[in-house]
Amino acid sequence: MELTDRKKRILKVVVEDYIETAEPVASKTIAQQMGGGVSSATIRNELADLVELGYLEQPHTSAGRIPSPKGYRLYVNELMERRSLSEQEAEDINAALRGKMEELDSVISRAGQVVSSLAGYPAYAVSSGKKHATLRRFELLGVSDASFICVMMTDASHVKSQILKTELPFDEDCLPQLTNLLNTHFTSRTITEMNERLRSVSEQLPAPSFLALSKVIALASEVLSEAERPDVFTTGTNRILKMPEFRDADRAHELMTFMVESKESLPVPDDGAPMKILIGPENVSEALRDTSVVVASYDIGDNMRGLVGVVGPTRMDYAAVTARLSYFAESLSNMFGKNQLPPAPADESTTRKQGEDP
Amino acid sequence: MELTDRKKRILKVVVEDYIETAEPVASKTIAQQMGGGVSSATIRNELADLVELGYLEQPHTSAGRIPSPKGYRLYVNELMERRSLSEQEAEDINAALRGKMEELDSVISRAGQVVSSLAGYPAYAVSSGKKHATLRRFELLGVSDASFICVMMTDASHVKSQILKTELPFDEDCLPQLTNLLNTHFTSRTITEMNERLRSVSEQLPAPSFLALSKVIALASEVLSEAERPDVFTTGTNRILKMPEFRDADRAHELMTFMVESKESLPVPDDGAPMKILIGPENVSEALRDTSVVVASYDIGDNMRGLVGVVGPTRMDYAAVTARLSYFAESLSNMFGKNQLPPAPADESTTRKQGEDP
DNA sequence: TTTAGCACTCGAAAAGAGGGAGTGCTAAAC
DNA sequence: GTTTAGCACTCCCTCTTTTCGAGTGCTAAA
Repeated sequence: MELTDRKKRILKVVVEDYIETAEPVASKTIAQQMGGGVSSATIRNELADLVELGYLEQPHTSAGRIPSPKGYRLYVNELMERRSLSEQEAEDINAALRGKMEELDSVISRAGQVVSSLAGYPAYAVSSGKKHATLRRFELLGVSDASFICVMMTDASHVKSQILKTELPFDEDCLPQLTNLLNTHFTSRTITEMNERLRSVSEQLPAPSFLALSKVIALASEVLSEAERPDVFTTGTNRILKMPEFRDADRAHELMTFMVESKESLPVPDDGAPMKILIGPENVSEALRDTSVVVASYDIGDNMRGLVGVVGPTRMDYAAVTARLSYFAESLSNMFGKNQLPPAPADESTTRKQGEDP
Repeated sequence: MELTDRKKRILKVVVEDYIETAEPVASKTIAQQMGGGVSSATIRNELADLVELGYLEQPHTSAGRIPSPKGYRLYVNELMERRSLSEQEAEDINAALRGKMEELDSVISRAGQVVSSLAGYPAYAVSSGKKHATLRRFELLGVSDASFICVMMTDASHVKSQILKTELPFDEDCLPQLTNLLNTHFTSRTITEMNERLRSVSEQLPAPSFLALSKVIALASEVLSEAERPDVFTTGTNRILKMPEFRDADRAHELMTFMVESKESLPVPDDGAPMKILIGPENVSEALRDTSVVVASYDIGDNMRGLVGVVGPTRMDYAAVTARLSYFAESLSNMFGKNQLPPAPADESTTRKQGEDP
């Protein structure tokens, strides 16, 4: 059954007032907010209906109403006014993005920080991890006769280099040879394939070269598994303590520990969707049952996606958070996905379409 | 004035009991703990003296006694029994150290994590930062005609590599030339010196080469300033909420925010000292006035030192924390300072001397 | 269908009432 | 002189009671 227009307007007022005050909303307050057209008694009748229908809840008989998860859902889907960012907000985001942003890891963790301070809630950031990462290029550079720098580039254009030491000193011309061998026979291979090849060449190489080679392959498999494993960063968990619903140390501790330690089970948006909102019990993780999560994904090039999410109380300011988050994700996508150039401090239009939800 | 032996024994009991229970300690409890030789009334007389002398405090008349900062100080300096680690504890530390530990950053942040879980308190870890870092070696590797990998090694044997793109395509043989130029004229130089040299060669190079070169120098100055800036990682801040003295959300928030945001002002040990203990008001930072900090430094080779510290309530278990922390710092020093080899899973002696204090 | 009126509910905060752990002091014992 | 038993006293904690008021639900009139 569709709600009447007036019921929706009342629901909207309740949600927005509760978002602001974190206190149950009284019928009188609603009547005022709605501009005096109706009396509080009328509102009370409507409120009773809304409770009946499951959109609102009443902490106890003589208290005002608070939105239920179902109420928030309706609000987010239909009632919420999709906000545009103020120039100030957009400028803040751009400023935050102008910082140094070359290294993938630092991009991702910074994204979390930015979003957290943008939203005023704790946030997390995930790099989706490349599916079947392989190496595109090797380079070995001698440092001494028993150590060398190994540089590798993954097919996600991620470069990793490290000094390797070996127990058996090697010849001077051994490294170019090895580099060549690596680039012809070990590129575009999975870890197992690389290990097979390593075994198959073991006979044909002098011991020092073979030792060096196996060190390289060991590092390679580490680099690849690292590239495949998504990284998760959490930030702003201290903000949890500023939410009235988490003034209780035990609850705060539970949520905080969950965010820091059980990073894997933080929500991600559905494939293809740019944004997802999960309200209270819609979260699968027990620890998030009393919170809402807004998560957006962005393009970081090379077919990879990054992810930033905000964790807040169910009464979080959805309009503001979604607006900022989607603008942020969009800016990041522009920065990384389309052109690979560093951030052009775009001073263009500050209004944007907002993200979606199921 | 020196305390009598009995006063010291009483003080020791008070401190240790309070560390354990976080409750004011009663004269009766003390009498029991001391083995029945004296009555509680005698203890009460002694307690009154100790309060007078400033070693103990009384939250209110008719409450037990708690140690004052001065009391803790005496305890730490004279009374505390320097603990040896149990085999289990030493084994736990070794196990934690066996993990992957090649990259400096990951060593440092892991050190913080390990220490935090070792102590049960939040912890921080700092890399001291090299004083006047310079670059020891450059290498440029072509990827396409407008992008190349730049590898550089600092004099702290830290390798950094990144893909650079340039707007002007360059010749094939340009990169080896540039590499050569860099290695002959730009190594062992400060940032300003490098920039001077850059200007002085600007005339003699074709535009594409010069553009590429300036990108390299720009990256170099970033790498160097990064190497000079100490990194600070904080972990385990969620443990703050488990301390009874920080059940109050506001206080917990204050401390947590301080640890996460004002990293610079976290205490460091005096030059040369392996360890430092700061009790309550001995901390300069206001936010740490009600906490104690135990901080140890360790050798990470190349004349650099790392730092790990633990932040806990003033009644923290100093004996346990200092024992673990100093064992940990010593193990790390062995691992990195003396030999540069990766962790040999040492199954040797599990007892060690403990660290020092002013 | 809306509204005014009013009794009723319930929680939060304030006030009150023991209870008890622990002290400080005094006077006796060692 | 030091130690100890004895005892009154203090002050916090917990539990209960009271009060207060915001807010509701219901009824009857507009």
